[in-house]
Amino acid sequence: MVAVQEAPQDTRQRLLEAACEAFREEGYQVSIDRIAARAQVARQTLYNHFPGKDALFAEVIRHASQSILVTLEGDGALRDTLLAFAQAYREKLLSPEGLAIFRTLTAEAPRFPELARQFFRQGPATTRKRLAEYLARAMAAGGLRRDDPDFAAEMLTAMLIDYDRLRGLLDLQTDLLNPAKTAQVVDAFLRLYAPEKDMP
Amino acid sequence: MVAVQEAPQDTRQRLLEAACEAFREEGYQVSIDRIAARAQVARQTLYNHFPGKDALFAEVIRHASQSILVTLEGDGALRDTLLAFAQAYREKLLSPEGLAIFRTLTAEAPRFPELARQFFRQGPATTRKRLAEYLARAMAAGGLRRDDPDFAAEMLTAMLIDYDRLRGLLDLQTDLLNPAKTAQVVDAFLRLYAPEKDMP
DNA sequence: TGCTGAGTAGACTGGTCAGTCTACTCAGCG
DNA sequence: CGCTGAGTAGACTGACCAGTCTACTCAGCA
Repeated sequence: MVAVQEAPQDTRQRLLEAACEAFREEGYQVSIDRIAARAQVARQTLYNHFPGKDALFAEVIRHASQSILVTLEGDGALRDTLLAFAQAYREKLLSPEGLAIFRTLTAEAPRFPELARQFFRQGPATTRKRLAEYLARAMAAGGLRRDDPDFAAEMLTAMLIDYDRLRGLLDLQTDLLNPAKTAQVVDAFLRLYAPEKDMP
Repeated sequence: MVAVQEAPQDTRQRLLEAACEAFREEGYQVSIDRIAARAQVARQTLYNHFPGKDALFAEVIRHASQSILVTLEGDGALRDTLLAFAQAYREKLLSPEGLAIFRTLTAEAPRFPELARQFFRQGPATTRKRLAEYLARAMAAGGLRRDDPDFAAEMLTAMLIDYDRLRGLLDLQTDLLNPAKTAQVVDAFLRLYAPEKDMP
C-alpha cells in the first residue's frame, strides 16, 4: 500500500541499521515489531532476511565489534601517538553508542556467551594487543622503561576509561569527554613508564 | 499445606535473599513467581511485603550498594594499607556477586535512573572519595608525590579493576583474582606517585 | 471456643511477544 | 500477457508475566 519500493536489496541494510539503533536504545528486549517499524518494513520481511531475533542480534553485535576498534598510528613521536590513540579510544568507548553496546552486550552475555567472547576478543582484546605491541617497540627503542608491555597496555586503557565509563553507565552523565583529562592520563602513563636513568 | 510455619517475620528476609539471588542470576526479567518459589513462599505473600517488583528490586540494589563498600584501614605502612585495600577492592568487585550486580544494574540503569545514581554515589563514588582522602593525607605527609588526590584515586581503582572486570563480564572468565597482579598494580601506582627527589 | 493475622493455592485479567501463515500487491522481465 | 520475486497487512497460536482476587488453612492467643 505504501510500497515506495526503494532500492532492490538494501532492505537488509535498512533492517540492520534499524536493529542496531533499536538494540542500542532499548536493549535486547526490544520487540521485533519495533525493529521492523523502524526499518519501515513488515515483520515478515524481517523474517525473510534473518532466521530470528537471536541471529539479527548477533549480526548487529558482530558489526559493532568492528566499529569500536581503535587504530594506532605508529609513526609520530611517542607522546603524540599515545595522545591520538587515547583520544580516539575515549571518543569511541565513551560515546553514547559505545556505552550502549557495552551495556547491552554485558547484560546479555550470560545468554549469548559465545557471542560475548567473540566480541571481547575482536574488540577490547585486539585493541589491547595492538597497543602492547606498540609499547613493546617503544620499550625496545628506549622510549619507555623496559617492562611487561601487556600489563602496561592494560594500565593505560584502564586509566583512560574505567571511572568515566562507570559515570556514563550508572550516573548517566554525558559530559565524559574532557580532553584535558586525556592528556593528564597519557602524561601520568609516560611518567609511570619513563626510561630509567642509569646515572644519578 | 506445606506450611512449616517458620519463624514469624523472617519471611521478609527470606524474600529479600531469594530476590537478591534471583536478580543476580537472571537479571531484572526474572519472574515474580520464580522469586517467590525460591523463597518457598506464595506469590501473594510477596505482594504482602512489597508493593511490586520495582520496589523489591530497589530494595535489593540498595542493600547491595552497602555490601560492596570497601573500607580503608589507615594505620599501617602506606604500601600495606594500599595492598589491603586493593585486595579487598578486587575481591568484592570481581566476585561473581560483584560482577552480577554490576551487570544487572548497568542493564537497568536507563529504566531506573535514580536508583542507578544512588548506587553510583553510595558505592563507587564513596569508595573513591575515601581513597582520595587517604591519599591526600599521604601526600601531605610526604609519603606520596603532591598531586591531585581525586585523580590519583581514580587511577588506582581503574588499574585494579578495569580489564579484569571486562574479562569477567564478557569473556566469562572466573580466575580473575591473581594476588600477584594486585601487588603489581599497587607497586606501579607507588612508582607513579613516588615522592619527587629534590637532590639529584 | 472463637477470633485474628500471616500465609497459601490457584484461578483470572489484561497485556506483550516471537514466530507462523495466508492472502494480497506490485514491479520488472520475458 | 502472465510469471516471479520481494514485500505487505493482519490474523493467529502458544507462551509468559505482573498484579488482583477469592476462598482456604492454621497457629497462637484471649
